[in-house]
Amino acid sequence: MSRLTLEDIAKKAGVSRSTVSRVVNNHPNVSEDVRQRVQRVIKDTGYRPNAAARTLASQRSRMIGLIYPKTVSSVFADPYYPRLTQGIASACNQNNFTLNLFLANTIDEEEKIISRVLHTGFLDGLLVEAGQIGDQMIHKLTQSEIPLVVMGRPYNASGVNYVDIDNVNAARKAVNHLICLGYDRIGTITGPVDFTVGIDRLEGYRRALIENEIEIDESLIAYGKFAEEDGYHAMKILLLQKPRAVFAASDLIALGAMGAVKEAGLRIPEDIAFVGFDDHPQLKNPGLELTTIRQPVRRMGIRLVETLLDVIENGPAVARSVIMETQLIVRESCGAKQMKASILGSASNSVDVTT
Amino acid sequence: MSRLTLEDIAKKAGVSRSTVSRVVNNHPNVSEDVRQRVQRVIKDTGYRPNAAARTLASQRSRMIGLIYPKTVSSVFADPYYPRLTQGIASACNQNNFTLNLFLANTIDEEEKIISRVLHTGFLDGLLVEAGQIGDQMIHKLTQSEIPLVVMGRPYNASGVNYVDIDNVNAARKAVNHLICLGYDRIGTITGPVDFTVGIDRLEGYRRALIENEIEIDESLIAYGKFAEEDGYHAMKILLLQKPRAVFAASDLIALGAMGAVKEAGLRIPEDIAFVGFDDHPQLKNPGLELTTIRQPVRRMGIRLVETLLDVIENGPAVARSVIMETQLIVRESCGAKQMKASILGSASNSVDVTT
DNA sequence: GTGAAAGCGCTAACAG
DNA sequence: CTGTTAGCGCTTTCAC
Repeated sequence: MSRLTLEDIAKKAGVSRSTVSRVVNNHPNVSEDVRQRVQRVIKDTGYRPNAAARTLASQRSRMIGLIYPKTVSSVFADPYYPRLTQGIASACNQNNFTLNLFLANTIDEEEKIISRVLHTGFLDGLLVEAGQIGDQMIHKLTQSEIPLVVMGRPYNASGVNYVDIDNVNAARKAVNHLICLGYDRIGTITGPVDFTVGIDRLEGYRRALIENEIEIDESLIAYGKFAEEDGYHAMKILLLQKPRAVFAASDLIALGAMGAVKEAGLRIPEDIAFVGFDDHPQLKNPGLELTTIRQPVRRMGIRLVETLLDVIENGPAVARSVIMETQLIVRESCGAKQMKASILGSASNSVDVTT
Repeated sequence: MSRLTLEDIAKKAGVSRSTVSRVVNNHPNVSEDVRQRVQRVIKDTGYRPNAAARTLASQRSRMIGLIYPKTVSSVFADPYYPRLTQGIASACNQNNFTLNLFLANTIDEEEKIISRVLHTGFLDGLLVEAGQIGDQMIHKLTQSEIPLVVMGRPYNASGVNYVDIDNVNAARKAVNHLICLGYDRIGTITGPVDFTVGIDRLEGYRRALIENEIEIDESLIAYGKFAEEDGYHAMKILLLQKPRAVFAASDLIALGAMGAVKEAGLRIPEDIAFVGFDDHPQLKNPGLELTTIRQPVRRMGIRLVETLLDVIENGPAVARSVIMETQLIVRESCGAKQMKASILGSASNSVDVTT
C-alpha cells in the first residue's frame, strides 16, 4: 500500500511538497543537489504517487481506453484482435500508459460503456475498432471531445483519425499475383461485406481483374465472413464453378477453403492455387505453406497508440490517417515456386511492391 | 465532458452536495421525494460523477487489473486467452467494474507493471495468469495486500486464491475414454511441462494407464507446447512408435498432429484415434470433428471476476479455490461413433461424467 | 433525513 | 530555485 504521501517524502527530504512534486514530474526548476536528495528518499522509501489524486489535480490520467464494439467482440478470438491488442498493450507499456479494455457483447453494454467512458472523465483518449457499417458507436464517440483514433477506416471517415492498411490495393496485389502466374478463372471468397475491410478487399479483387481486362464472373465470387468455416462452406459452393485459383480475404478463410479442396480430392496448388490475407504467424499450417498478404498487425497496434498520444498531446486540429504497408509473401499455395524461372521472375517482382 | 459537478446538481435540485452524493450512491437516508427530485436533475443533465475524485475520496476505484506475465503474453493469440478475456470483460461490465489490461512482453515490463499496479493504488484487485513454474510474478504480488485471484492453479498454491479446472482428472477422463474404446498403444502429446497445466494433463494420462494396469511406455509420450506446430512435429516423432490412439493436451496440438497423420497417409480414426483438450468453438475443423474435453473458458473468466469481487468485499481471510467442471465431448476423431453398439454403450457412459 | 466541513493526495499558479 | 496556497470533485463523519 502506498501509505506514503508527498508530504512524507517532503518532510524526510527536508523540502516542501511542491519540490517533491517537481522532482517526481521532472520539472526543470530544481537544483541538482535537491533533486538528488529527493530522489534518494523516493527510492529508499519506494514512494509512488497516488494515481487518483494525480488525475484529479492534473486532469490527466495516463489511461486510454480500447473499445471493441459488439459486432467485433464476438470474433475477438480471431488471431487478428489478440495480435492488435498485444501491439497496443506493448505501446502503452512503452509510454507508461495504462490500457482499459472494453468488450461489448450487447447493445446495452455498448451504451453503458460509451456513457462510462465519455462522462466519468478518467480516460485521456480512446481507441475504437471500426466495426460494422452503420454502427453508431463511433458516431456517438466523435460527438464528445475525447481524443479518438479508430482502428480501420470507418465508413464515413470524414474528420476522424484512423490507422489502417490499404485493403483495396493489398487485395489487388494479391489477385495480380495470381494473374501474373497465368491463372484463369480466379475466384474469391470475401470477408463480411458489411465491414469496410470486406468491401475493400472485394473491390481490390475486382480492380485487378478489370485492369487486366478480365471479365468479372459473379459466380466466381463467394461471400463469407472471416472465419474458417465460412471459407469451408463458401469453397464447397465455389468448387462447382471450377476455379483455377482463389483469393481468400483472410488466412482463416483460406484454411477452411483449402480443407474443402482437399476433401474434394484436389491438390493445392496443382489444381487450385490460393492466396490468403493476414499472415498470422500462429496459423502456420505445417502441411501447406500459404501465400498471403502480410499486414503488420502488431505494429498497427503500436501506431494506433502513438497516433492517439499525438492527438492527446497536440490536439485534434488535423485529422490523422495512417496507412500501413502490406507485403505479398510468396509460399507454396500459389504455385509460383513450382513454375519455371521466367514466370517466377515476373512474379517475384510483386513481392516487394508495397501499397 | 463531465463539466458538471455534484455542486451543480445540488444547486439545481435545491439540496446540499451530500444529499446528491447519497442519492448517487444509493444511501438509505434520503427521503423519497428528495431522491426523486435529485434523480430527475441527474437524468436531465446527464451528470456522471468524476471517477478520479471518487476514487481519491473513497479509496475504491471499481477497477481491476488483468495481468498476463511474459511467459504467456507471447501466446496470447491462443484462442484460450481471448476467450478467457471475453469472460472477464463480460463480468466486469456486468458488475460495473473497469478492466485494466497488462500484457508483459519482457521481464522489465513485468517489473514496471508490478510496481505500477501495487503502489499507485488505483486498482481494487488483480487477476493474474499463473504462468510458468518459477515465475516470480505471483510471489511478488502476494507480498502486497491487494486482493488477488490467480487464473489456473499456481505451482505453490498455499493460501492463494485461484480458479481452475481439474486438469489431472479431465485428462484421465479423456484417456480412459480411449481405453474404454479398446485401443492399445495410446500415446500422448503433452503441453509445456514447465506449467502446472502441462504437468497435470500428463499426470492424468499416466494415472489412466496405471488404473487400467497398462504399462507406461515412455516412447509413447511426445513433448510439446500447446501450439499447432508443436503437435505436428511431435506427431512426426510419435508416428515412428505406431500409436493406435493419441491424447493431445490441447485442440491446437491435436490439429497439428492430425495434419501430420494425414500427411503420412493414415486415416483418423481408423488408423489413429484422437482426443483433444479445450473444445474451442472457433477451432471447428469442418473436415474432422474432434473428440475433446470441453472446459468452460468463458465461464471461468466470469468466475474469476466474481471470486475477486468476493475477496475485495469480504476480505482474504479464507483462500478461495474454485474448480470448474469439464466434459468429454464425443465426436468423430475417437472412433466411438463408428464402433458397434455394445462398445458405444460403455463409451457413452463417460460422456456425462464430469470432474 | 439533511447540511456543514474536513479531508483524500496531488498539481499548479503565484510569490518571493 | 523554492515554498505557500488554492483547489481538483467527491465521500464521509459529525452535528442538527
